[in-house]
Amino acid sequence: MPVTIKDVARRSGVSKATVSRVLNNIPVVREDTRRAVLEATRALGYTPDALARGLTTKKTRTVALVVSDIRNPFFPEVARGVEDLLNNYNYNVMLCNTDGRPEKEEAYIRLLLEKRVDGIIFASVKMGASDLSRLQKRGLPFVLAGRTLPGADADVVVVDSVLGGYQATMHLLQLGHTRIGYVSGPAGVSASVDRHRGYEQALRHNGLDPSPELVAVGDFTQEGGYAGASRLLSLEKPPTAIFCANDIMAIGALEAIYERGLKVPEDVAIVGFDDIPFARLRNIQLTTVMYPKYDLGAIAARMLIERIENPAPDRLAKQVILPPRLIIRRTCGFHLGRSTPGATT
Amino acid sequence: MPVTIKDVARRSGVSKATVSRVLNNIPVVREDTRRAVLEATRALGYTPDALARGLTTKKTRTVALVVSDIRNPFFPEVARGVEDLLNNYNYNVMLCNTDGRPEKEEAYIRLLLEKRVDGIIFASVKMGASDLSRLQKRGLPFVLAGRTLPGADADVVVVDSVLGGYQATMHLLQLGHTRIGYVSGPAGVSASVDRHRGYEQALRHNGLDPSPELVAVGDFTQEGGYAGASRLLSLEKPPTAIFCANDIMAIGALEAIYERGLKVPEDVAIVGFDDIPFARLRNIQLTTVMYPKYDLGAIAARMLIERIENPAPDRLAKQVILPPRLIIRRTCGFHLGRSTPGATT
DNA sequence: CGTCGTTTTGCAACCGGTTACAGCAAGCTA
DNA sequence: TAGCTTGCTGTAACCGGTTGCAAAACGACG
Repeated sequence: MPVTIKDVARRSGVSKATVSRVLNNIPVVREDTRRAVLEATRALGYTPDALARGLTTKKTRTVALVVSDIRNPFFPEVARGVEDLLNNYNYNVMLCNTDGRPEKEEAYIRLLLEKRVDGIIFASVKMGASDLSRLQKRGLPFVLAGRTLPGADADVVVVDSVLGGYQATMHLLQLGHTRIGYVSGPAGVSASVDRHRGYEQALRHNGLDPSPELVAVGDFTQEGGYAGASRLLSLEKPPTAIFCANDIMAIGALEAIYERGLKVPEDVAIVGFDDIPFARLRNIQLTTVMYPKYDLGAIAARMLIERIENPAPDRLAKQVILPPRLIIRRTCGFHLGRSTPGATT
Repeated sequence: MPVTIKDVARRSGVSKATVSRVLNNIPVVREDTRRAVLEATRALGYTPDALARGLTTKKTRTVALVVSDIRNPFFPEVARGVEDLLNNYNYNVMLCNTDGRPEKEEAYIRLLLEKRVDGIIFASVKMGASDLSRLQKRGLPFVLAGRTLPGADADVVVVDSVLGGYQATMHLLQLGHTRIGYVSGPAGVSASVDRHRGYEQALRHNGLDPSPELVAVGDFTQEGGYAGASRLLSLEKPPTAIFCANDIMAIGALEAIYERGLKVPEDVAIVGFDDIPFARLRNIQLTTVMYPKYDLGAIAARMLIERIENPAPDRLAKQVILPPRLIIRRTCGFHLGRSTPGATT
């Protein structure tokens, strides 16, 4: 029923091989043969079978994008960046949600291996470096986007989270805050610890001592932000500003603050990280550190394609570090133009 | 280099056929042979090649999800619903962003045809019914999710937008509003015209005459919502409430309202549609009609699988209509407990 | 112990392309 | 005109699985 290359060959009076050559633009075919084949192709409505092709060429022109949950507003932007770039090179994206659960990651990897994807972009990984190195053994190219993995020597693209954390904290310091809290992400995750590091650096550069009681560990979720901020706010001497390791937690933090009848930024200032779409809503106006998510995806995709199409196995891992950019909106209080922050009452 | 079924066969001293049978759980294999094969499989770290398999079975266990733009907060939820369900059946999702551009849709369809996906879920379509029927000719199953297409007899799952529009408008009427505006989506899109219809029905049921000057045509974007609301607000006699055909436009409308120094809901009430994550943010609290997006995706996926695995070509198109549900938050003013809405001053 | 019905297993074709290699025709050179 | 290129095309093997069919192995029965 479906029309195959053989049908095209028959109709145009040539062999399968020639049809194949025409369709792949191998420039040895005589012009009139080429035309005849093309004509037959059109007449028959022939669609080549990528499976069959892939079977011999070992290429599927498909790559997987692994995220924890596409509903996390960080990821759609990344995904779009990935897809747009991939499209330019005629690749496709397979979307994989893992919820950050290692067993789901495992399952997906196995599946992707079976489907013979050409490569994988990990926009989130929970697995250890050792699991990833199994991929390398297999010769399956991959790149890490938005997260590094200690010990894995793989292509990576991230923003400079240390710098971002530094900028955010510095900004708050310049507004006069001296008690600044930090709501972190899960322990061990590079994005979180790096931002923490930047936070501490900024404090130190201003002669302040980072105090452990001012950092609450969160988990990158809204609830985590809420809980973390709550803890900080119920301190004997609560912070006058809070830097959250990502915007979603900042949203949760806002909630915690409002719930206590406090005002943002008058009573407590907030800075987030990522600049997800929420952040710029008129009713939110979250000051945050912008993470170039679309670019992250696009760059990761480009690096992956580079790896795929130029598989020098000994090529060094490439690291791309994107610059973060502080976006000043209203939750930091900058627009109030004061330099002494409000301790309540 | 890569280990194939032949290697497994050799190592376990049986034929390729037997290995294949073991791996596919065809229960004719003697128990000890089975074990031997399994053992060899593990020892060799064999991963079957889905391409090769698909070549003969005609199944890829991959389906495509076509959306206009995954960054539109409506779609990630849908995508997640799709993927979760698909995973249960061991299918994968290929993500396709088309920006609602017909030529991109075309290009993708061609590609998906080549890649031999088992089916397609259109969460947005711009193409006409005729293009889709070409797919049917080809025997490629698909389902429409969240949008119907007049003239296409295809499986469809949508919410009852007429009812949703009715509920939203009715709610505003019950709060005492009599001048209610409507900001529509693009002309011709079922979701938009159906909601409009519900809006008009509600008005009529309350003895009100729908007035054309109270409907502004938008395009489902924030800017469109802004523009539409702006137009309505600058009417000689502006509405005291506005129903927006989706939440994103409602966000835009809020902007327009604030910009004029007006208050929501005191001066003008707003109701949206979809209940995207934005809507429930503490600082927004948009009253809206909830669209069960996750379910939409999951149901669409289930229908598609049904089609795929049971390809009775004469089976009637199935229509699933999900019930909308009004979610009352604050932008409608319900919490104010008044029954006479505020015309300004 | 031969026969026969059941399992089990292997053979070989096939899925639909790609590609190394060989063959043939025409054009050039000597 | 013989001998070489050069240009174009066909043959056939191969990619790595699945599957219809036939053969082998097995156990039971008479």
